[in-house]
Amino acid sequence: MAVKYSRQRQMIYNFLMTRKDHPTADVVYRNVRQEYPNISLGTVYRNLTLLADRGEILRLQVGDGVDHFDADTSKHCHFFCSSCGAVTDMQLDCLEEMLAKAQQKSQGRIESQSTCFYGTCEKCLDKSMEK
Amino acid sequence: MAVKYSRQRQMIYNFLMTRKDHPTADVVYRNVRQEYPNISLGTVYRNLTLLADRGEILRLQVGDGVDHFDADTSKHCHFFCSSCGAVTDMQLDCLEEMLAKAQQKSQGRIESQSTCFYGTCEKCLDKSMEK
DNA sequence: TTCCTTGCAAATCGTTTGCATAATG
DNA sequence: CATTATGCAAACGATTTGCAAGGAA
Repeated sequence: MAVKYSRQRQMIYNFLMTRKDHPTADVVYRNVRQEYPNISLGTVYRNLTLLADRGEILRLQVGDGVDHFDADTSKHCHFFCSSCGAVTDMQLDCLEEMLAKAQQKSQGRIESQSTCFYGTCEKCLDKSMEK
Repeated sequence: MAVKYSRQRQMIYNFLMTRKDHPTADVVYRNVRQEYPNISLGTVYRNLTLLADRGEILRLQVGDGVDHFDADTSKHCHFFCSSCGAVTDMQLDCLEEMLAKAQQKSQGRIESQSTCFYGTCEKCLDKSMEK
């Protein structure tokens, strides 16, 4: 199935590029709608899925029950704050090595990897100190 | 809230201990029901959530839209076969080290980590060879 | 007796989908 | 013109929840 241009998809992708906080479909929807009020949530979902399937963006599941999307497709990990729900990037230099080790141990073919750390972010730690 | 014994919870936990394939809530339900026909799906969900919250089991999200549960709470990774949907364990010796590195880079407090590899498992590779 | 747990069914909520119409190539 | 994309609303499916009744401490 060939892909045709659509302004909606372009805006969704552009929006995602401006954000480093891994927005959910709903957040994308709400933001794009400010510039393009007629866009529907279904279209947002369809395009996020299309972009993710083509590898142009990443779909993340961090355990809060909602999918998050990331325009940064380079190898990196994520951190999820169980207190405020924020999802942040985390660069670790051992990912390639890890993938190699995993591939050695496995009889199958490993194509990708996803790592997420869980805990409490700096902001939330500070807040709990104040009390 | 204190936890009281329940036969249902015990059976759910016992069942999970016998399995290494990371069953979903529905699989747990169907299996436990064979020995205890009156158990309801709601009870299964409630208990899986309770056990996971108390750290007695692990709740995994591998990206297939369904939660999987694991009675093995030791540090290990998972592999998800995008072809057949199987979830298998994977031991990697660099997890501790990775957590330490991540903790160094982070201003927050990291409590846990979850890593999943994606690809095609041995069985599915073989099957696609046959053709 | 007190409080936790259950079964049941209805509700929730993120996501997907069918359809008629609009836009792209 | 053929095909892909859209908006809308309805459908879906996994999970959660309210409630009255049952069971554990």
